[in-house]
Amino acid sequence: MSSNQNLHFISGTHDHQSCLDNAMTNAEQLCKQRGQHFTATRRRVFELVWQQHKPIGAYEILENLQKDGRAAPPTVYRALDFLLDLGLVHRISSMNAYVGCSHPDYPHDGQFLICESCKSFAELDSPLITTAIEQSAADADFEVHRHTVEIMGLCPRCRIKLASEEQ
Amino acid sequence: MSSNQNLHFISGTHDHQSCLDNAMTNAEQLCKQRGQHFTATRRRVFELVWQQHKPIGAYEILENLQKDGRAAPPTVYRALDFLLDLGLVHRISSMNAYVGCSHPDYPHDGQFLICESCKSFAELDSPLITTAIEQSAADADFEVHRHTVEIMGLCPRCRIKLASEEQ
DNA sequence: TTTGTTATGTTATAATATAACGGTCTGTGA
DNA sequence: TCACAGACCGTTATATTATAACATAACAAA
Repeated sequence: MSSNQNLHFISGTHDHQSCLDNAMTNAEQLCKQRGQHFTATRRRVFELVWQQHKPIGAYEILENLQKDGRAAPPTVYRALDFLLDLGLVHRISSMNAYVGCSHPDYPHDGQFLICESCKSFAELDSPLITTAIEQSAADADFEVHRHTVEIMGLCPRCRIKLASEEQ
Repeated sequence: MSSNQNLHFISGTHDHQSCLDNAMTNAEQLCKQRGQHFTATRRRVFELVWQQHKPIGAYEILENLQKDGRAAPPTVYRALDFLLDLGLVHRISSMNAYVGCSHPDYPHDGQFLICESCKSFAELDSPLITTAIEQSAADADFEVHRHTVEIMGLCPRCRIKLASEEQ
């Protein structure tokens, strides 16, 4: 549970290398389980998405790929589609950007806290929110297939920083 | 409460002309209150957004405007920005599309049920969801500025229709 | 009338995403 | 062995969504 670095905003002591390694190992296992190929391109895109704890745009991924050689938009979008299908990344549609999924082990909808100041994010998987959504939908006689929740605001770190600048 | 046609999915008896008239009157009043001008272009865009109970894309609005004369993308986006600022329309970011707001009287976040079959939508303003979001954010020490909730699935009408086709 | 402000017109372009087609590689069954 | 099927990727072109930048119009206030 708390071993997963991405469920909350990262702290000063965050060891990103092991965070990334961990995500990579998970991804490999998941692909194997599903009989899917975690090819070099897919691995590289996955790595780029995880490189920062911030949403990254498809064309920013592309620029990075191009440092290693030729690449065109379809390369990126194909890899992203693959990763999205497996639940290894999520799309933040209000930003046209992509983030690594912190718990791809089981299917779930995306719920995100996104800091408007530093752009970092945290993924939630809140039963409270899911239940509230299901309840509200049921009241309207609506059958839910999936949902996305994008919550914009200030992360703990930026709250403190901005509060201290107020003076 | 129930006078507002858009809080739930529309029924067979829905009188769209009066629904539209109603929305238009509200919009005029809101603009007047805020000292803003409800110009011809803005009025026309607002009307187009309300014309169907479905999200409409900016370029679809544009095509309609062009039937009346020349128009270019900025015309549409400016009008949309104006209406978004006043809370008269909302943006469904997962669809790059726009919908009329059913209760623009006070500021609120967007919560939507969207039918994947017929594309109709209903706006929620569920305290249950809002509370769940605030609670979850508080747990993460996150300061919420705004949120968007987009719930995809089947509306009551399509549920029935699709269920009867199953046989 | 001049000026300031708000709104709109116009052109070009940025940013995001997909279609369509062809080539390469690899494993599999004849 | 071979050929062929399928998955993956390269490449080019283009679709779709959105904005920048600058010019003009409309109108009210000084």
